[in-house]
Amino acid sequence: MILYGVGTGNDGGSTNHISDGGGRVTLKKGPWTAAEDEILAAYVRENGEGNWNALQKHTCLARCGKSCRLRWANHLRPNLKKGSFTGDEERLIIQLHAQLGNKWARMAAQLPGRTDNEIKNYWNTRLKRLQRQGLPLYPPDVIPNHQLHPHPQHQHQQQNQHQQMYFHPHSSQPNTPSSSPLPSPTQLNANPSSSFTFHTTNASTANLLHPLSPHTPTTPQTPSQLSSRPPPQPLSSPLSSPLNNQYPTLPLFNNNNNNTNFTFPRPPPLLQPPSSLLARRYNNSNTPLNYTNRVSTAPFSPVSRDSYTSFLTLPYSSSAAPNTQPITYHNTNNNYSSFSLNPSSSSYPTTTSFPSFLHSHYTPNSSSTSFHTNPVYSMKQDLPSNQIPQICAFNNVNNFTDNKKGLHRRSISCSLLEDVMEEAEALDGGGGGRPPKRRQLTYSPLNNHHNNNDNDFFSVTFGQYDSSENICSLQDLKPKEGETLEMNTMQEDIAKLLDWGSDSGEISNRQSSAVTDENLVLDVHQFASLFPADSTPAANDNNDNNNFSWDDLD
DNA sequence: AAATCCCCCAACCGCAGACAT
DNA sequence: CATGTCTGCGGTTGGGGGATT
Repeated sequence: MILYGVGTGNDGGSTNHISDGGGRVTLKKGPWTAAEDEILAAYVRENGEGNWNALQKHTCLARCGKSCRLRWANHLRPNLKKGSFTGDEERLIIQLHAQLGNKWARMAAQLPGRTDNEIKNYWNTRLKRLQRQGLPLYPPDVIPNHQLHPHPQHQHQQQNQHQQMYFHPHSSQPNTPSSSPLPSPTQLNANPSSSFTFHTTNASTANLLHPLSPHTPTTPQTPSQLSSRPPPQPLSSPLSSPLNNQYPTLPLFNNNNNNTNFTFPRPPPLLQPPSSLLARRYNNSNTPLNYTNRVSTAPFSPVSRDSYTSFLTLPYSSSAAPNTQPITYHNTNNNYSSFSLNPSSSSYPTTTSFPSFLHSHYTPNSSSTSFHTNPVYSMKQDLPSNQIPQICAFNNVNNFTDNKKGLHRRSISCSLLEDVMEEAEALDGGGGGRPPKRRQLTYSPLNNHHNNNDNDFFSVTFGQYDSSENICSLQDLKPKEGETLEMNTMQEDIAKLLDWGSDSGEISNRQSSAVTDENLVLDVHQFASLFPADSTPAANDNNDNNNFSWDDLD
């Protein structure tokens, strides 16, 4: 028997079923307690995601379905990362925002372990800061999609949009790409020929830098190909540890004095697709319908390959910047190409002109060739991004911290278990609001493969109540097998982002349904391989003052 | 040391789409 | 086809805590 609700607890008013005296249940609001988390996690792990309203009915959790879903998605689901965004995550967010606008969920789909809420919060904070400081919303090498694909009907807005490209302290709104896919052209892209695109003559390097590049012979051209082919073999495996030295990095910014470097540590390997990608519906008999792609079908502006390679593009011509400080091109001893730039100031100008140091000057001559033995410096030394999911750490009963700011709960503690058990015991003695009858719910094996110790969690947490008459038993629930997972958001997004798909840009659900977990991981690694990992930890350690990030431009 | 500012984060709300009836 | 329900998404708010004045 598994308990899903333990009734009124002693968590300071955060009880579960709260009666308003009239027999109705008053749903609780506000912060979640550990006991509530336990109930929710146990229920979801047993029954799978979805059917959130039924959760409220079948447990004694006095939370609305929306609240449960949010709590699960943002805090309890496995493989969630906690802590600050890493440098490459920040970079990817910026890039994705440039392409997608405020499509937090879509962005989150491409940031494994991150939630839309996290990304949204990050962006809004960043937005506010940049707005306050009058700094540009996007780094110079990131061109918003709406500027890459100017819409003819909006040509007249060009100047206005251009002026909004940079924040002004007294302006009303920044030029945040709206949810609308309609592009808003600006002067920034008025002269595409001025763009400087990264090139390399080394085939191996090209593959490594851009394994999905259309210039790469083995480049898959369709999402199905993306999912069916192994990625081009990089010089070293993208799965290699960031700590080893097998996967050299690509410093995107690297000045001659080695005092400002801008690189992106590669994210940890994706072990599992975000559960947010799983969508299920239940029919009347509570058997899951086919996994439904609920991904927005809103128009998605195709992203050109050029925009994709804008990671490696400095779109500012030297001719446009009379006072340009040269950005030099380096060929490293690792056959990785890098740019060097010399920040002319610690902040962006508030005018519509481009920062002088952003204007590139391609100097491929040998005089500017330099060799970097430790070219990697992370933007930000943050908490480990690959953290133990809370659910997976439930057995670690000694590693509990309060769920307060800065003290993310890593696991469930003895005290929590005691709390739950005490509540259960109290309810056992005083009776509880056990639902008289529960419908058969479904069991999702997909939610049970996160950790081999999951069963231990249940046994530890609830096992001793098996024989009790306690509430919210789901012992009569039968697992349902053969569920298939249709998970395509990330593939589609990446494919669209890379514009490798068909000319029409359409990716049918049927195509996407062929995508497998493994392929998903593969694609993410391909994508991640664009941001080679820091191969030299010592570089980070020794260059704390040299880290470069947009945040540092404050 | 107190007040203020700012950042971060969690959570809520309203809306819209998908789906079931 | 209309209506209701469920779910997901994006916008917003409010509190806690650190940093700054």
